[in-house]
Amino acid sequence: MEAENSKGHFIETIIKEDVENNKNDGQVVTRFPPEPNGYLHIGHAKSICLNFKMAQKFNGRCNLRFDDSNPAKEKQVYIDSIESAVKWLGFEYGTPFYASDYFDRLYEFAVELIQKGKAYVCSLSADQTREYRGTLTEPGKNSPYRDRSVEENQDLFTRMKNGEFDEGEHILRAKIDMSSPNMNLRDPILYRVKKASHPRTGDKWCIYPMYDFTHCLSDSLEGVTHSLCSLEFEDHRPLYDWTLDELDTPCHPQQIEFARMNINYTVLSKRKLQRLVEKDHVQGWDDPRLPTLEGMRRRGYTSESIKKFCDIIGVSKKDSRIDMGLLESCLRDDLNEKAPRVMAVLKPLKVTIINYPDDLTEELMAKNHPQKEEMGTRSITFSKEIWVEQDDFMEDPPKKFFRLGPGREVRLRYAYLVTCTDVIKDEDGTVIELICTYDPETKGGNAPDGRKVKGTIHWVNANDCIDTKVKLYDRLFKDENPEKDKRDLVENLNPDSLQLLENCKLEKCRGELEAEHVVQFERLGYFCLDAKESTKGAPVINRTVTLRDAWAKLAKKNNPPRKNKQPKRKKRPQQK
RNA sequence: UGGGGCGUCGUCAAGUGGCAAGACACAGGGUUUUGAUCCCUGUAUUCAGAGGUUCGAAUCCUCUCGCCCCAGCCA
Repeated sequence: MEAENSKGHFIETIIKEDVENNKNDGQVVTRFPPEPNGYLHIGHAKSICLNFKMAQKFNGRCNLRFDDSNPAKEKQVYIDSIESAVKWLGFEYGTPFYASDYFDRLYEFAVELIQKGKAYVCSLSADQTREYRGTLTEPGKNSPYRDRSVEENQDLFTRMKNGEFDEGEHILRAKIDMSSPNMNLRDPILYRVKKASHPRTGDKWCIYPMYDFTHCLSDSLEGVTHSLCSLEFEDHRPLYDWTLDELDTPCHPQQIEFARMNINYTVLSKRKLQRLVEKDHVQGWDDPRLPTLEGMRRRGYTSESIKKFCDIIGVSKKDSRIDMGLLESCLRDDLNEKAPRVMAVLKPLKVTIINYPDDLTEELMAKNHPQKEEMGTRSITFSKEIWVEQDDFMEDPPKKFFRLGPGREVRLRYAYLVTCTDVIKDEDGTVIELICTYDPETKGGNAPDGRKVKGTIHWVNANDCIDTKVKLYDRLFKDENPEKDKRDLVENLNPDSLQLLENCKLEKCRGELEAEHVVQFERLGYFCLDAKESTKGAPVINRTVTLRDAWAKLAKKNNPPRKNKQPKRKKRPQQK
């Protein structure tokens, strides 16, 4: 599946044309400009990949620049987290840039605007400013302070900088057009007084520039050629251009907008994610159910699979809601290649092989990857008592069930063919143990007489295994679009998004379990250690993603979740 | 009802006047000691709708409809 978008999306087309026409001397410079006010999620990964890949493709560079012009919301922890996420994705950015590094220059630009009569200090209150701005359908009114002299503006702005005024007393605004149909052009605010300590500049400043003023100038100062951002900034482009046109700047980058990513059954907005975290609906920003990069990493997502996903979904201006299945498909694709196979039983059912010698333990050879010889083999032990998966036994199996049932023979992977001869139940009628016989002639799993056995199931040696807890994850929300209507997000939460299994049995593996080292539990899925919850001797394992499961699909088709019709089975079959 | 954007398969997405790519999903089949992987095969007479221009339209023109964004001293 090496489906690199060879044709290229519309942004690539624009950049390519610019390079061919020798615009910007054929140079390409992009930037990824996060505000350090939260953690990155997969939506940011799309922007990161886009910006870095465009730079790579055209032999340019991409800056990581923190858009840190609002000290009220920004923190060093976010800066650290963002840096680590970008590195994890595998992109090189050298030393990060900060909008705050340009505060002095930005101040000079503001003065330049004042001198040219293009900016003024406005002393309306916040409420008044809003009233004067008008509405979507009515034009705004000029501020009574709009015609202050250059000298007065200069004096006031200097005093704003010197901390002589309180927050809200004065703001610096661009003088554009209060009747513009574009709200962004109705004398937008350039600077406000904010007596907050900044994570990087400390208390040096008590006025801070607004996004529209900061962003375009930062781009220009860095020699950015293509400033890629999301669709909601389309309306800001005229202001981006106005600012750069009015000021004497190094260059005039081209802003190009693309659609943000949405994925079904999850949310991709910092605000909403924050709410889930703060209200304890999930266990922190790195909860493996979250689409945050930290959460996904902890869950076992590889950076390669995320990059692949971003590559496959493309870039356009259309609102989209991408199927979570596509993300998972990219993950499985990558993990299938790299994950060593191992056996583990999640919901154990004891099996006693009645004709197997009591004290014998045999060593059997198992492949670490069925298609990749180079990944080698390992030795696993086998004895009279083993664990198998509860789901691999049915007392009254339906037609196409190839697994264990009374009188049925299956292959224990890499071991022997066994036949179920007895079923032991407790007083409630729950099956608690299976008695089987094995065929000693079938060591390794092949029958010398050529008889074919359709089913192969996994198992774990009962007296030589590791007890673990395993966390299974499902989609965070019940609804495909949790943001639909104004309904409360929380009502939409899937109560079964996390399932903790306490009594899992893992094959005693040679390699130690490690965070971010994903292995495949055969027939179950991909799993990795949850370093955050594991303690010495008490591992906790995350299920990264399940395997594709044709049987589950078939079973569901033949026995669809009951509507109103009453089911006529005595017991609920226990498949997933 | 001001302004800005967007409508191509269930979901993404190519396509820019000359036979509607590809991926995921789905359906069928083959291989298989993972019901995994892998491999075949099928799946849009039609591009939001209606008119028009043209030998020829998803592509050009007109109108209509639907969806998203904008009234933070957030980014």
